[in-house]
Amino acid sequence: MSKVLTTREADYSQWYNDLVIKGELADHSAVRGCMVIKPYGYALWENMRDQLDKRFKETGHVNAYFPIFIPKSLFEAEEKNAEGFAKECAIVTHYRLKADPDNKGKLIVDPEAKLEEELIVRPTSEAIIWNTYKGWIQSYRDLPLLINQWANVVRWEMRTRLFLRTAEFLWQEGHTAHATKQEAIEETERMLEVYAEFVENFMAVPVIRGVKTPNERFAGAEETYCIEALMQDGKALQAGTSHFLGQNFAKAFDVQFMNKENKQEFVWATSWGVSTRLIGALIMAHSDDQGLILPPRIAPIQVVIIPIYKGEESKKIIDEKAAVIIKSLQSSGIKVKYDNNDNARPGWKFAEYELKGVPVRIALGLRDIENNVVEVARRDTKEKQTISLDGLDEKIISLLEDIQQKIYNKALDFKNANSKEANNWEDFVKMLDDKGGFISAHWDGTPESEEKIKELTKATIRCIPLNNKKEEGKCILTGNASSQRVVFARAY
RNA sequence: CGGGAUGUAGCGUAGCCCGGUUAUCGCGCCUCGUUUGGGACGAGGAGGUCGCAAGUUCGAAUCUUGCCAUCCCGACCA
Repeated sequence: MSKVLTTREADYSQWYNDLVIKGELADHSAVRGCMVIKPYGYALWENMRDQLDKRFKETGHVNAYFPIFIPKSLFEAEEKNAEGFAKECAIVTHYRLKADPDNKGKLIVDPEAKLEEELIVRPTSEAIIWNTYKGWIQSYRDLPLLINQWANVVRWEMRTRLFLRTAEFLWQEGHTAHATKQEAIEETERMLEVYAEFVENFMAVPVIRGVKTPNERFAGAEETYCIEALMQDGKALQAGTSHFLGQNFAKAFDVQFMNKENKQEFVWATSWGVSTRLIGALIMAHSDDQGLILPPRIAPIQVVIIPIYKGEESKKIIDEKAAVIIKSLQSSGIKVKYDNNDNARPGWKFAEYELKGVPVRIALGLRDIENNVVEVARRDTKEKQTISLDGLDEKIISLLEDIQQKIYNKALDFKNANSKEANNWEDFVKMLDDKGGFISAHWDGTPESEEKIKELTKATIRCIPLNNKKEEGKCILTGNASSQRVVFARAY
């Protein structure tokens, strides 16, 4: 039998695409650069979304929804932001089609229906939201304003990739307004930590927390905080960002409030977001050649039960026994699926659920029922064991926990093994070409050398880690003095 | 958007260079039977705008042009 997936040595991209498509997460769509998220993939997204949403609410945020269309005049109000996104915007210019007089059955854009002002399909919502906030904020009593939106955005990227960079993607974007700079910075840092904890504890992907260099900053931000994850091919992936926007948007949209001293002040802003790109991170961080490996805490199906029977009669007995087990597992809060589809044989189902990354598989046959046991297999290590049905729920719960931990530890070991320090240019280049990974090196702090390094090696500064230790050294490129190391990597 | 490659049934493909009857094969799908502890077997069957459009030709999956999509390399990308 041939391998289900191509090996990553042969073609990492193909391996990744196979995981997405054969793992039933998403498909290419007929629309350029867009994807269709399939039910299984969407269920995964919903689980991630629910966990994040819960944390947003715990930190005082509420959800709202703003328009998908942004009038051009609003969009261009914050100059840097507009400039940064201008090259990748989809634009609505007309509002009507009409029958093509020269081509029966076809439609053309009605030239009569040209919009007075073009509408930009949001690539991000700062503009429309800050324009709205202007009407909501008058006094310090209206602050802080802590709002999140779950939405889709469109960025017309040159080159797209399932989940990682699609033309349209799903995300959440938090937009907050504060009375003081300090408070806004605290919010920015708080939300970065919310992301970091979610990605590490639920997605089992270890990250580096840091800030971007000015070059890599969000357009319109004073400071961009980020979490960076490492994929199995040694490339880095930006998994989430949290921006301190200063008063840039408040000034651009004239959002002022009256402080306690009866003085008008501009508010301080933050924005932060994570997207369906996280699913790409999940896939590339954990999966193997047999398919996806999903962490139990966010897996749409945590346990799949596969009956093994001969003939209708034994099927019935097993169905009944399974029903009891399922009810019990469900009452313990476990997401369980029973696949007694008669069309597929057990071996096929085993492979299928491995491809989909279901953490635990239980096989249940007549001989198990006789012995009051089940066969339990875990996806991460592929180990199988026969365990007693007595106290099954507790055993499964602790098994799921163990899988969650093991997956994380494995990814952490990988990240640690592939995080190195380079002290000269030769080593630096060699490390990048060899295994990639996070490379910690000195940089003189100038945009010029950052750019040059990127040009020469394709590596970018992923971040300056938070709480970075100060260390005297010499820039890897120029040899100029440097006060700290920064993290380089080739990235998606 | 530049360079390269690709597009044939749900998936993977042969055929294309050198145009010619009814488009090849495997998997999957449907029916019946035997099966069921790691992707079952037999027999029969269904399924195709050959990516789309135009052109050349008596005749186009095959040649030409344009467009669309996908992949790779660039450029681009908070």
